[in-house]
Amino acid sequence: MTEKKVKLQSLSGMNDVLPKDQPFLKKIQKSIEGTTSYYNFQKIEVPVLEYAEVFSKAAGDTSDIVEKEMYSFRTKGGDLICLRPEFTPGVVRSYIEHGMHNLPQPVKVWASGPCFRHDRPQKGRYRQFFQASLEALGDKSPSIDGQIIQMSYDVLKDLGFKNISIQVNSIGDNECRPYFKKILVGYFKSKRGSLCHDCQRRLKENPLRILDCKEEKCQQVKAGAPQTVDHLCQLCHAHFKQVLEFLDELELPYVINPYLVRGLDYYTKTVFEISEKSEIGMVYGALASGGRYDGLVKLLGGRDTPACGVGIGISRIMELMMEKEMKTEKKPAEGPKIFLAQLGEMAKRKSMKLFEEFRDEKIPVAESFSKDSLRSQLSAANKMGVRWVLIFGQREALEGFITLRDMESGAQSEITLDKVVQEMKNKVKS
RNA sequence: GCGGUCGUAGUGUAGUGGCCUAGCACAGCGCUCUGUGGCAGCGCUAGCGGGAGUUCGAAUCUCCUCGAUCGCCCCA
Repeated sequence: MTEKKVKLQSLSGMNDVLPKDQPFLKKIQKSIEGTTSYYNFQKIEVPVLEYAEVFSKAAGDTSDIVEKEMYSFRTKGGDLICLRPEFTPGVVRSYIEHGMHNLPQPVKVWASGPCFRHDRPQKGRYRQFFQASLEALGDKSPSIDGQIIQMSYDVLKDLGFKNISIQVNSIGDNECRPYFKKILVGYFKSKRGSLCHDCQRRLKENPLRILDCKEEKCQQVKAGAPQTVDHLCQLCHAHFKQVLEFLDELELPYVINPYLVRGLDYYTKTVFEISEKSEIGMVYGALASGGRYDGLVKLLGGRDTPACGVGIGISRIMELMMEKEMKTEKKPAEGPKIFLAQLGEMAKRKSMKLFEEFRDEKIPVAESFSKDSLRSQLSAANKMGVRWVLIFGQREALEGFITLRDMESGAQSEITLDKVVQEMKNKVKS
């Protein structure tokens, strides 16, 4: 029989986060946890799976999103369900389902975990990726917009990013946006011939998107285009002005980007994107982006509830940190400083017991019980960068002591067995 | 979903139709050295992404497929 060797591989666009990369992930999570806890955002867990409707309703039928880019499939029972492509609609669903409008408003929550999009994978765009999402529901005040931008900025600053750029814009609401769209479409129609092929199509499907087309010829056309900020209704205008005043007060390095828009309809008023510029001024993809979604709660069947949030792209941040070789926790601080080496059956049994005694004292100790030769154990200890090796063999076991080897100097000494834990405790401290 | 480029042990690579039973380096494991690490020597493990085809002969050419990457669409 010939055995067919099937090579297993991960699904397209799905990555492992290997042990060596965990410190990055951990650092990012810690930063987010610290920030959210300081600002009193509470953790919420929402399911990875939801009815597809939760997301498709939110996204609307404006784009390819539903049919092309959601990870959706049918259950055995025939329900159309979907792996979450982002957190916001799930959080909103939860807010509605649990009657959180009865809680003191605003409800400030944050969630974190894997999300899924059925895109063609690209750098910084994978089918499974980690995101954190901060949401403030039931708050119409511009101060919350400012606070959320501040928090996003804080997280990135904590992580060591130095050239953070914040772009903000306001895209109005149901009052003024339809009106603005008309003006915009009117303008672009008059210049139709100068638009790229895609934008001629966008003119019908999603005219706001023409504003961030990268084509040279569209750039020129849009330079003369009407800007959202000039066509906001009174309320939106006042709101945006106040948001900017907060940002000024907070001394955040923001710029207004009149071309910044969102693809989905539920967004209202403030939108922002935060990215990191490289030394040569190149901008990496957005590391965090968000804005107001005053219409979403109602859209999903709840009361009319203003809300604002941000999605923080953990995977992207991680990738960039690794690319820039940014610092994580110092390595030596992580690993144990003591290695327990054993020789012979009896000593091995006893050293497993000793290992537990160290554990009781919460002193980290490395071991390699599966190796027998002292040589390979010392070699292992060396690779781990451990300073102290406790050698426990036949001789030691019989006479009730243990040999301590200082890997830096090579000096060895003997410690009686009942004093080992205490003595090592002192060594590790110093 | 569309287009370009790419795919050799864990990693980095050599190899451009027969000198390939696929070479090298690093890593891993082991031995020299059954109670002493870092050095050295020796050895072992492990690979042409997968499948079809062309050919006397394929890592090398063709097609399909899977994956990666870059760009487009879309972007929550």
